[in-house]
Amino acid sequence: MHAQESQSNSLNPNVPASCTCFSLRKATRVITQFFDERLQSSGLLVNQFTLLAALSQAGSPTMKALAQILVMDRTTLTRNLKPLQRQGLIAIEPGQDQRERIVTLTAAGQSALVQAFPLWKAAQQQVVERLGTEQWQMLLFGLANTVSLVRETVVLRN
Amino acid sequence: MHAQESQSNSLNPNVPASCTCFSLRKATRVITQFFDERLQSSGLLVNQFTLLAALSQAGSPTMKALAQILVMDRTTLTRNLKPLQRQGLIAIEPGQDQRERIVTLTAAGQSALVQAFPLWKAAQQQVVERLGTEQWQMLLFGLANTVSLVRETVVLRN
DNA sequence: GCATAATAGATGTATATACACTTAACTGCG
DNA sequence: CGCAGTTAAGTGTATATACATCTATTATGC
Repeated sequence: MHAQESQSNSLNPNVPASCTCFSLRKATRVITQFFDERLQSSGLLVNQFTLLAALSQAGSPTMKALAQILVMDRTTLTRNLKPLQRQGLIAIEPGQDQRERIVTLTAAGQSALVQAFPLWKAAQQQVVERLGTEQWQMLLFGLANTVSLVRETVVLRN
Repeated sequence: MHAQESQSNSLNPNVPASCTCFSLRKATRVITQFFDERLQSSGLLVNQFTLLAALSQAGSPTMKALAQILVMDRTTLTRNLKPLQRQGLIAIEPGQDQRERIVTLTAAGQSALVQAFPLWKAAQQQVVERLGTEQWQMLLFGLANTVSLVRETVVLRN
């Protein structure tokens, strides 16, 4: 028998341990639960909070522009905006070009955003502190690089 | 007017740019699309591929044990296994303890896994190469740390 | 001006995610 | 034994994600 210590009875290498995608999905599950819990009293989920924050910065973008800002599929954005629209936190109206839809933060949306902000900030600070500023910066850098490189490599629809 | 260059008309800091959760969700969206595209000819989505790979390593775990391995909510796992069960790639049977369900990879599942593996490996290698081994390792380290720290900090159900 | 192409967005469908709640089965204690 | 409490898993519901396709509107070429 040759030396084959690392040859398990299954696949080599260990997929769940080394897969970049699985690691990302797992971390996203955990951290989303964390932020959602911290934002609970605001009535917003973290994804919804981020949408409102992005809108606050972007002004009144079209669906397409907002999707590009968020690096999110147009159809995903349509569905993600539904709960916010239902709650009256955003408004969606036709633009000059009648094909376009202009998304705007309502007064209620602005208010919800302001209310949720300190909750988000506290959660964010806790994550940064626990990771350490340096490791946190490396993580964000790695994530941003991953997004850039993959987007250069393949043709995504958005 | 005082100097307030960094005071935009919206929130400070820039939430979408700095939010750990948003960065993770965004990177996960992009990389999931990348892996799904590369695995397309196998008929498996990357999440499904990872489930099969985890099963291959774990043997015949209960739902609960598998959920813990994957750091995935039990109910999410139940739903995620449905398509694989429908395709005959896994089997779910009651255990000794009739409350438990034992999940096993079928011959078809093993075959699908073996077929998809080189596709996964090529995609994974491309990501590692593009990021550079060192930065990739830092990323995976940061992700693993994030999972650990958040799980220590809050009580998640799984 | 009109037919065709291109573009913006919505909808159908399927998977992924998780909380609240329910159901079924086991454990322990009297 | 028998019941209370615990545990494993499934279901109801809602959000998140994205591909394929459809609809409506604008742009283009003749």
